[in-house]
Amino acid sequence: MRELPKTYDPKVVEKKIYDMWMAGGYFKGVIDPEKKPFTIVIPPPNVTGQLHLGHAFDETLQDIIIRTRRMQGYAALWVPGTDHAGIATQIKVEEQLRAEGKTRFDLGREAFLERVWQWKNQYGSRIIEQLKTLGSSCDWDRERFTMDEGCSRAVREVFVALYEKGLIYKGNRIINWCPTCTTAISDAEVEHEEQEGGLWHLKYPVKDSDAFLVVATTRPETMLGDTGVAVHPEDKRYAHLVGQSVILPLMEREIPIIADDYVDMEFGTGTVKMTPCHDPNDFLVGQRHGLEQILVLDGDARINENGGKYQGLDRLEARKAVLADLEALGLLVKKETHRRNVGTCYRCSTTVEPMTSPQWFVKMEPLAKEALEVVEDGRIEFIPDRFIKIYRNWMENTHDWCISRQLWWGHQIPAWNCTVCDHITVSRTDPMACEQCGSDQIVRDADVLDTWFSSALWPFSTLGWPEETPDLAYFYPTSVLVTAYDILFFWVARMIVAGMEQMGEVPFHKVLLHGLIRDAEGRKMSKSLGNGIDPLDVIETYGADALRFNIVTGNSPGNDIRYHDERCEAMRNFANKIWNAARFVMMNLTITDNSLPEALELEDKWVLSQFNQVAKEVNENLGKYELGIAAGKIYDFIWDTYCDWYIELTKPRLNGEDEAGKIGAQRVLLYVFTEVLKLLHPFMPFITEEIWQALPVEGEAIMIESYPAWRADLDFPVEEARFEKIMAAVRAIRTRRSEMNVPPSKKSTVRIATEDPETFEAGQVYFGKLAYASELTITADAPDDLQGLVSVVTKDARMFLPLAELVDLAAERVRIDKEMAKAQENLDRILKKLTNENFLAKAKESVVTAEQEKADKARALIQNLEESRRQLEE
RNA sequence: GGAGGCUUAGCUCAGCUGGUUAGAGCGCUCGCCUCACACGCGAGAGGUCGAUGGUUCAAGUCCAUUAGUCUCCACCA
Repeated sequence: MRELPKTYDPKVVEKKIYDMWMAGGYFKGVIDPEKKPFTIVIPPPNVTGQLHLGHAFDETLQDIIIRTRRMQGYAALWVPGTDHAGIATQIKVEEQLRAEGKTRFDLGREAFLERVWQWKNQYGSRIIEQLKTLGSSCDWDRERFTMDEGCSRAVREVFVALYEKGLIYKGNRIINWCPTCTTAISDAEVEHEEQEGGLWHLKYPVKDSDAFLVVATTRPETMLGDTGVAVHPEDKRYAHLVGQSVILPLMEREIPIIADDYVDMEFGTGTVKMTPCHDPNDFLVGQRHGLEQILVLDGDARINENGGKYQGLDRLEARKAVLADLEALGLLVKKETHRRNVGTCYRCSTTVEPMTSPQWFVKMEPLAKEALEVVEDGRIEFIPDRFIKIYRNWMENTHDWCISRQLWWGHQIPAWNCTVCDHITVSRTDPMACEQCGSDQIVRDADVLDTWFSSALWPFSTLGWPEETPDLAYFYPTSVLVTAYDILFFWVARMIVAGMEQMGEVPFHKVLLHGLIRDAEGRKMSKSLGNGIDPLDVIETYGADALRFNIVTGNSPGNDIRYHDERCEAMRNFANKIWNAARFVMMNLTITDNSLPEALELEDKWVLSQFNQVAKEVNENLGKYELGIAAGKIYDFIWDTYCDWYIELTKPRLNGEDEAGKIGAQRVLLYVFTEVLKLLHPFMPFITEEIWQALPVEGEAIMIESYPAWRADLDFPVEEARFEKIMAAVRAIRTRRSEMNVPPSKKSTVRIATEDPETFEAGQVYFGKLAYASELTITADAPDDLQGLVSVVTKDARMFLPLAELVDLAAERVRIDKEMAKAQENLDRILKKLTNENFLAKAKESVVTAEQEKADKARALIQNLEESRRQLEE
């Protein structure tokens, strides 16, 4: 047994304990036909990433779950890994190159990719090492990367399979273009942001007429690509013009006036310029009316060769130039200020430009149907279930998913274009020739896939798919996916889609969606605000256990939490409390095992029974993923029940002369302590393991002990109730003394009058320690003469302390009257229920019985108070 | 425009399928260095659970309306 220092120091412990776990191989997921599997795959953090509180939240929840299941006897597997994070990583390396005065084009694709891999190998393990500081019990031997060989094979297989089924296609469609990242991004990757902008009214002259049509636009530069003007079919103002054309100013292009009910007659002038290449709605209208498509922007959002003299201008410069020219021509009617939502790139916040571009898409509609079904029918359960609605809403309105990215870092699309016949060959193995014309003049598509495409396969690609591996057979489908609600669409939805399509099975049975961590003011943590909190600093200051416990308590699924340092401090204090309980237990220990004694005292049965109840409830809460509630119950048990009461209760025995009593107290003390440490272990793995290692108990590590569960032989409801009587008496005496400002150093005799002397005699020894009694007398009746005595009353006892010199009788009367009034009020409320026939008829029997018991208790208290009041008057 | 969350003690939040006198942490007041712990111990003050209406024997908990607030989706140029 080791001597423990007075204060718990997580810094010296955590690293050591983690290494011990690793050396023990306890994190390893082992296929065991005798056991049920329990699998979690980690939401792979970006390789470019640094640990932030969001990760800490996510990992903590997963670690609590997986540690619990492991202890409950499941074959637990937590698969870790990282995500190649296409754009984010490529940007990092490009920044590095820029510092050297180079661009990726200077290097060329191959050399550039080599640089990225180099970068990945150098920094990619950083986030993994940081995850370990939290105590994450991942099976690190199974660590995966979305671009490793296996995952890449999975990606290719899925791409080809979907292509063969016609669910992936290439098309020239309107997409969101980020001019900074110079790539297409999906709808989900566009964030909308309300901005103040202009609404310009432009005059378009009607051909062969003096008339004009006035159109309104927020992006005047796009007029260079206008190929029509639309009005509403029922708009009488313009009906006569439909079929005619206008001359597009500046470009001097004749474009048709068309009628389409997309146009809102009420808005603006009721006429809309049509730019099919640069507006999604115009694109659709254009398709309906066969409008010409003219792309006027290039990849850097500069006007291209179709923009005439404006070629080369940036989109905003072009706007100025176009407006100036129109004004000079007298064609600019007015400018209004206008608030509108602008789409921005979620990676770099640049305003995205809608434009037509040849890209690859996944047809979502046929896939979304089944993916929605499995959530609707409960094959996949969302926790909390309100996210089903959000999910449904998205699934029912999903657009085709643009999956190609004009990047280099990522999974290159396995498609080859034939320069002879234009056929596209998509293949699982690199083709030598065009599958249609046989020409060897084929060029591989330069684009890579959206990072989320590979993430979508994560639950099965990490288990070995497309190979039929034993892991896949045993551990798939996974049990629960834990992630923040903000990637419900990006990731969760697409995993469900991919799982159903490829595996014909759900990728996970449950999805635990948690909130975001905000700062103390409720703001999102971000680099620009500078309000980010580094979990590594927190761990350094308070310890990983404190951080974990802070995150998990006082929070319910799906809700955001604000991070407060003070809460971490409170949890650090809790860790220290446990630490000192351990010190107490150990310094009193002469035994070397934690088996229970044969003879149990009243308070032993009380604490065992209390623990039993907590163990039961904690298991239930954990089963329902109510981690915060479970944590709270353990906290309360340890602090209140075990430390504040039970430890104090054992002191007389431990310091007494009776050898059997001493040993008995030690055994129960140690037993309950080790059990509750196990219960707590998933939440606070480090300190519980450190203490376990110091305790003289069997078992090489607490993390592989079995999780406590309810035991019929430790259920002592009768003794619990009896002991509560003693506790109530002790509390009453303390309160009374406190009210009278009696210092703890001033002891007094206590005489107890009770109808249940047996119980109080069993608890006799504790009044000295807990109620500052110098001597205790237990009788059936109250003393005849109350002269010089202060009375304290509970429903089960009246207690008399010779402290009368400290109070005056008048104040005493007032106090008792007040207590009596309160008790009477309480009784009245209960009786109101019990005399209500409807209540008696309709309420559950257990509820009625409980009310009756309450009434009895209230009556007993009042009776005792009355007795004291009467005696006071004598 | 559509959907959802939140509104409970001074602050930050729990409160599961409706049923004790609504809880915790921090803060506050009073008394304690009591032989595990002052990162502590004991005692206490503090809430008409946003508002209104309803269902029910019973509502912080369910339903409707409403206010404030946050978020997501859509995007009328």
